[in-house]
Amino acid sequence: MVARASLAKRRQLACAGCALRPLCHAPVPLPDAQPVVDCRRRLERGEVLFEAGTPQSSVFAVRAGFLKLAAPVEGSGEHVVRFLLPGDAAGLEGFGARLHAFTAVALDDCEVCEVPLQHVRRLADAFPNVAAHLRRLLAGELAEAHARFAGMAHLSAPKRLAGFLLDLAGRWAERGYASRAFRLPMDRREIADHLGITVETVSRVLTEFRAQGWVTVKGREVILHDPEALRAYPR
Amino acid sequence: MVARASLAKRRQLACAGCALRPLCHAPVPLPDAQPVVDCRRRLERGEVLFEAGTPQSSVFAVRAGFLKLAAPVEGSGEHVVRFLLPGDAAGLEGFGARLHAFTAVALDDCEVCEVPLQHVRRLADAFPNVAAHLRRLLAGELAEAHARFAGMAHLSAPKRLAGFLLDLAGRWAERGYASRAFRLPMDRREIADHLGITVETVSRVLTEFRAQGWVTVKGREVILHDPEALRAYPR
DNA sequence: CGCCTCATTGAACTCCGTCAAACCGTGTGG
DNA sequence: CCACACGGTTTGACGGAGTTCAATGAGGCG
Repeated sequence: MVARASLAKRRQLACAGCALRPLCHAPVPLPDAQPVVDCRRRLERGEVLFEAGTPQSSVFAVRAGFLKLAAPVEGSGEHVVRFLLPGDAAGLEGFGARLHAFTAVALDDCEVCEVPLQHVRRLADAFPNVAAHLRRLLAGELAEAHARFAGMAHLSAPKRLAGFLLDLAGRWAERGYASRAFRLPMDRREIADHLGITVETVSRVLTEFRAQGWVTVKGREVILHDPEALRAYPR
Repeated sequence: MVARASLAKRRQLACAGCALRPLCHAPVPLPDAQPVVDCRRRLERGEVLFEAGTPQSSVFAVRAGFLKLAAPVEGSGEHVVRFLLPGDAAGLEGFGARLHAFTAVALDDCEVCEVPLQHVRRLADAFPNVAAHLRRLLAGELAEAHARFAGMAHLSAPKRLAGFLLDLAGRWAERGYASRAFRLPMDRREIADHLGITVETVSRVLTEFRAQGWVTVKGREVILHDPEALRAYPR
């Protein structure tokens, strides 16, 4: 009972802050009276939502759970482009080549809203504010991508990891959750592939942070005792 | 005389392949009969077109010359996000926060077309294909940013530099110029800040490539003798 | 010619990747 | 219930690619 209520509340929160909200709340229904969103698509842990290189048929918004957006890297491994939290949109990058540029994989059981591409197109054509919203979303992702890129290229491993934890805490806070203590949805390898370092380095740096008393990390549970120290990490 | 003809031709080429072409060639003029583009804005070497953090008032397309798009990095230095060649668009990333995310600086004397933001907005609202084109541009840049990001994180310095030279050659070829011999519009520091390495490493790797007989590099003049060898560089 | 910036080269150091082993939590089967 | 196996995590030792510091060389411009 408690779990159900909690899940409903989490969804409500997700919709309130959803990146695709303007699409769901278009002033006028679509011509053929179809619902904008085919909701309730559920994914199990490890399930692939869409794969890099395949034709894009929809865009998505995360209602509950977490996903990773990853690009395959020649040779071995992958590059984790970004982690998707509830309210985040995915699949917008496919507007360009009409092919998905990344692969989206569920990190745990989750639920996503699916908006077929022709609906997006029709909504954008009919409502300028929807089109403008999509531009804003894309531009925001672009600016963020380059900001992360800039950091990656010039910052040390501890600084990257500190930034990662703070970023996650911030996104958590945006969604109305405790930003000092949370559970990591991803494993060490995925963190490493996101930051461009190795699992061993992730582990070593975390123990260093722990030794400084800045964080408590046990498995995937994280508590940030001193975010300022992390922010102030030199170099 | 020869110079003038050459300049005119270069502009024609730039317009033919311009990323903002659909805006200039809207089927119907704007209501108030204003020209879409305030062209002929000229920049001297080192001049700033727009600065990160300032409000965005226009988007731009490069007609002639070269610019760099850079993000300031906390501490020291900057991260060069991308180099702009004739035909490239700039300033689209400001759609998000309505602030420029990067700084654009002319690398040499150049000429850009300026499209005021309200014109962009009106064109996008009036013509769905213009809106769709803007989405495609943004999505393309986003996919490219992440692709570069993925490469950066996992590749060695020589591989990065090899990729950089090949990328530049390719973009040169796209514009109808010789792709085997060209002049670098940027200095070593800017290359280094683009690739996330130091100037010294850039220099060392270039001498290594030279020693292998793969390239001739003298100052900013570059000749690629063996692009395949660069492409095949291990790791 | 001299000054300044940019590019190159050299030598010492360091951070991080690689390889390898130990550790831990969880699930499985006896 | 314990033993065992297995994946993910942690820790250690070592080496190498690239940074840092410092000095020299090469153009460009007054």
